[in-house]
Amino acid sequence: MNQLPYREFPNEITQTVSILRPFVDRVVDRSALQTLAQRYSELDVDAVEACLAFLRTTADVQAALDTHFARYGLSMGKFTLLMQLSQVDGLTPSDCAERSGVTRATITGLLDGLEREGLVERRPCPDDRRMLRVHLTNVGRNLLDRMLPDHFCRTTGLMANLSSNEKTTLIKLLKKLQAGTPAMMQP
Amino acid sequence: MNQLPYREFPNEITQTVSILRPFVDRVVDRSALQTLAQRYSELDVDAVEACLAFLRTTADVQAALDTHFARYGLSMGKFTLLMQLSQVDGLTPSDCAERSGVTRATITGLLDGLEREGLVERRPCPDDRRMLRVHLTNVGRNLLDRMLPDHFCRTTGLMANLSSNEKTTLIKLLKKLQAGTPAMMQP
DNA sequence: CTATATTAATTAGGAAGCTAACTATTAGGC
DNA sequence: GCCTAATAGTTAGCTTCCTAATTAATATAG
Repeated sequence: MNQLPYREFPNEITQTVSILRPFVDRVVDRSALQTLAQRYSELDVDAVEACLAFLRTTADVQAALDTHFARYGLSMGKFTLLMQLSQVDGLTPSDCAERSGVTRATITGLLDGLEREGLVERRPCPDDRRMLRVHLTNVGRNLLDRMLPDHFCRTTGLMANLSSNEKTTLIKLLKKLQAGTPAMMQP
Repeated sequence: MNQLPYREFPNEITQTVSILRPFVDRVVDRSALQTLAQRYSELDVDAVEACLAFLRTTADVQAALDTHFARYGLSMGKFTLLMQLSQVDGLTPSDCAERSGVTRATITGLLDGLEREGLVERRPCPDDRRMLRVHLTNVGRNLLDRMLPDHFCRTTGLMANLSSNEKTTLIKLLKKLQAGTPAMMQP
């Protein structure tokens, strides 16, 4: 058994929060799927293949973004927070949670990290003492200024293999995929 | 500010490992993006929009899968492991790691959980005492048998809004997106 | 105007990832 | 044949997410 590339980027803080690579291309190839389909009449080979292709892309893009952000000592969550604050200064932690789609508990943790690193500041809110206002520090603002050109270049690069029409089509198809998620969640 | 649906599924073990919802549709609408684009010439609005659409779909599909698997007391990682073992009995933890695309340390943790729940068994390997062989128990096999019909139905449901041609197109476009990940990672 | 509701933030505890370091065991070189 | 390399699995410690419970402050109802 050959050596695995467990550390693709030695001596870098990659912190790749990779989602489990779906087992397509690894365990379940198309023929294995067809064998399974014989046992389970519910299995639609094309649907499963498309799903696995999506999950695999998801994992790869996540990993790529994680290594990108790690270069600047950030995670995607922290970056999102910094971007929010650069757009609207003085958001409350609850605002941040709502806009990010994560819980307030998670925001507490991310802000702890950002504050420890000096990128962000929590200030008391005089009119309602339950609340806080979160502000970018100059260090935080400078970090964004420094990284955004690279960030946007890389985003363009990520999409560079798709033509303008293809990007539009991709968005359309992703919306259709999104519309299927209730079927996965429903009781 | 209105009450947030922090618990969309009360009294259920949802354990939704949702990726941070990208801030599109929340903070940065198209006009905000265009404003940013004036400051950063590197920003390609279409590329960023496509990227955010993808990330948002990613988050929603992940959340849907997590709630689906949680119904059976599983995570996606644990399910993947069970499926691997149902295809090839007696894999070593290293095999599992390689096939899943996660580290061996992660596999140790997942196997601990699966073994605690009685779904899986670690047995010593006589010819090489460094290794272990992992086997499904009957409980594990039964769980899979019980859940797979539902699982495949829901997978079909997830993809139900895409025609056969659209699924093919989606896979093609996802491959092109995947081909862009090196641009995000490169030094 | 006090008792109860709600809201904001945090804390505690857990899961699933990661890296790095450690322990056994096996394999290979001289 | 021993000494060193490599390999397999685990452990320790970190991050980011979650839910549930706690604390403090405000709002509301009677």
